[in-house]
Amino acid sequence: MRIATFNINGVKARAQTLQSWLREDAPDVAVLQEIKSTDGAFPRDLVEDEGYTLHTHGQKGFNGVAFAAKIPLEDITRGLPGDDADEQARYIEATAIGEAGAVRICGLYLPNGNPAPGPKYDYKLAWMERLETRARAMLAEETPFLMTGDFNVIPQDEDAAAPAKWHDDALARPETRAAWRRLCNLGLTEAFRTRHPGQPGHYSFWDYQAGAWDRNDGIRIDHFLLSPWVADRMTDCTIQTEMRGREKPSDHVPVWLDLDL
DNA sequence: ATGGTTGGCGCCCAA
Repeated sequence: MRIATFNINGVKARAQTLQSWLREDAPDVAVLQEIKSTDGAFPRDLVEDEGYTLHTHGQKGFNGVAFAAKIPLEDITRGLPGDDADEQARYIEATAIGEAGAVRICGLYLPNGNPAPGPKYDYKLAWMERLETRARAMLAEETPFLMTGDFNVIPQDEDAAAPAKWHDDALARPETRAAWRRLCNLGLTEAFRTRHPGQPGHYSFWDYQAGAWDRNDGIRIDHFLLSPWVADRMTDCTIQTEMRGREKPSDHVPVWLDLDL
């Protein structure tokens, strides 16, 4: 089973990119963030014409997450538990059925949190606590699962080309990294860093501004966290860097997880 | 310290 996470930064602006990517790279499940579209306004044809089934959790203008899958997905749920007043569309879950078993896939667009400190940062930290609570629940019931998406977290300095300029940013502040470590320390495996230990220079996001891509001034913020059963079945995790150099790119690139499943 | 760019919306916000 090949799963890819991709923050597309607007489905209307990325329609052709998304369709040709599905056709050529053909993930079994594509986990999408920042569709920036309501469910009704999503151009479904571009996904369905490639043989994919689409499940969206959309919102007008901002946020929005989705699955596009060519294998069966069951029991889709929308929204992160823990705050009934939260109206932001940032979380979706589904169970993917593989040949050797099922895995619960949690697709997420974690809040950016800037400016920090402030109410947006408080929302980010509260959201991370809710995510930890959700992970604890699935571990307790021994549901094999993975969490993937745009975490808006730079886990360590080696995950940024210029780490110092991020130290006061919501993506790398000490409280953010502490919340990230609490999540990992439940017993989850961070797929990319486990497959590529100690290797700097691997990023998944480059700002549109100030020629960040041309200078390779990137950060690694799109991740996979795996429960133990899923981690045992990982065969690879890679970043599709070349996508950032194409015409009209997203500011993020896809990250791929290969499972023997 | 500032400004640089993109997307979606609607005369500015989020990233």
